[in-house]
Amino acid sequence: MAKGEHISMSVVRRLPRYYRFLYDLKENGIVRISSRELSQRMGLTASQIRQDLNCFGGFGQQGYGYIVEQLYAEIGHILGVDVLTPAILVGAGNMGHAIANHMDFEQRGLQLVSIFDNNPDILGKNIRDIEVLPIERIDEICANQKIQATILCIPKEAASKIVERLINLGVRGFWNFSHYDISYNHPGVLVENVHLGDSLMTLSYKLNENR
Amino acid sequence: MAKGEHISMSVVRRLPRYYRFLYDLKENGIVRISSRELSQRMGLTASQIRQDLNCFGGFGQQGYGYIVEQLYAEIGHILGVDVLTPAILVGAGNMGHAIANHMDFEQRGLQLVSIFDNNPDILGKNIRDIEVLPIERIDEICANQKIQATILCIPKEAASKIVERLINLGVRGFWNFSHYDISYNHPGVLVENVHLGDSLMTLSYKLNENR
DNA sequence: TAGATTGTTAATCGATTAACAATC
DNA sequence: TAGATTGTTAATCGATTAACAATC
Repeated sequence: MAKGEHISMSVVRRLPRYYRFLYDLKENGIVRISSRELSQRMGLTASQIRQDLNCFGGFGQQGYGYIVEQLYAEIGHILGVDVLTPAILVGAGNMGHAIANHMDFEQRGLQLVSIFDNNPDILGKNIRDIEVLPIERIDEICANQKIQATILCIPKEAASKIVERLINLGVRGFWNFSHYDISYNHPGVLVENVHLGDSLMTLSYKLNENR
Repeated sequence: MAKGEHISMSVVRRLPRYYRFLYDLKENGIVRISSRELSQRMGLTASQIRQDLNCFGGFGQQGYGYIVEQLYAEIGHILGVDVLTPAILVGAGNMGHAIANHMDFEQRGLQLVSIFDNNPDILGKNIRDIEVLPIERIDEICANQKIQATILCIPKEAASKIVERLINLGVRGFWNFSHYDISYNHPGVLVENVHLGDSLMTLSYKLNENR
């Protein structure tokens, strides 16, 4: 596929995995790698790796392979880790709290600016040096900080209204942990769904498959 | 595809979503639904729905459609929600703690039997009425409770050893939140990966795609 | 230069969509 | 019965793999 054409999601979803493997190689002091060796380490075909990378450009050198450090940087760039998108997290319950604490947003292209919740037990407390604010202050913060992305960790019922409000405030993308169907109800909005329940049931299927 | 043949993961991964939509329909008192109407609600083709379902059997009635309640039960059965697999959670840090608290395991085919961690701050405390035990007791519990699945929420470095130990103790499947590559290092073991970092970077890609 | 490995085109495979006969 | 909608086969589309010429 020539550079510049539409990139399929199948390809994009493999990029973070390449990125992880290249990071490890880099950490282990490995300077160059061929598509063949990378394919063996990752459990896929060399052909696929070359196809994937050539969607974005010719990063390799014929007869030599790819320079690990350079390819790592290129993929990071493609994924957009070097441009921080201002983001907020809405819903600091079990999940939201853990996500806020656990994820390294800055290394992955997002900057977590504010956290919102309405539960008085956590309101005003700090999570990772970010104060938990009441939801009513969302409009003010979104406007002032030019928020473009939201990590959504609220129950399904509450999601519809908040999503609409956020889109009107300029939010273009959601990391969606709720079970609300954003992409269906708001076509055009960028959504990355994390359906943990679905994932768990898929494991359940696999466990029961050959019984 | 005839019943009994191999089912592709593309199909399996759609099942939990069908299950969710059918649950909602059921809750809203809708008794019957055609593939066409379901396809419109879900944003896919009627053909695909019929193909997917017919991998497992003819659940519909020609000229009528599908009975919501019955189809819901069938898909639940296929996913294995009615057989609880005994499972443990290893690593009750940020993520592990939230997962243990947040997920409804019993509705999704797993029974969370024990939680393990080595951090003295949480050892002995209860999460959802389950006491957090030290990792050294893993062998004993796995053997006694016939543990078959593990929710893995530990750092990459610690994963290798624990996974090997658990496999030797009879664990067949992992819900893997760590960045350790189980399926590669232990072929044949059932793994469902939740790579939140990868997911977040995919959102980052989408946010930067058209810029 | 010769050997190695990429970038890229062609072939294959699998998944989705369309079409329609079967049947409730 | 006529109308509707499934189950299933055939056609299309897209993604993966194989092959090889280009080139470092």
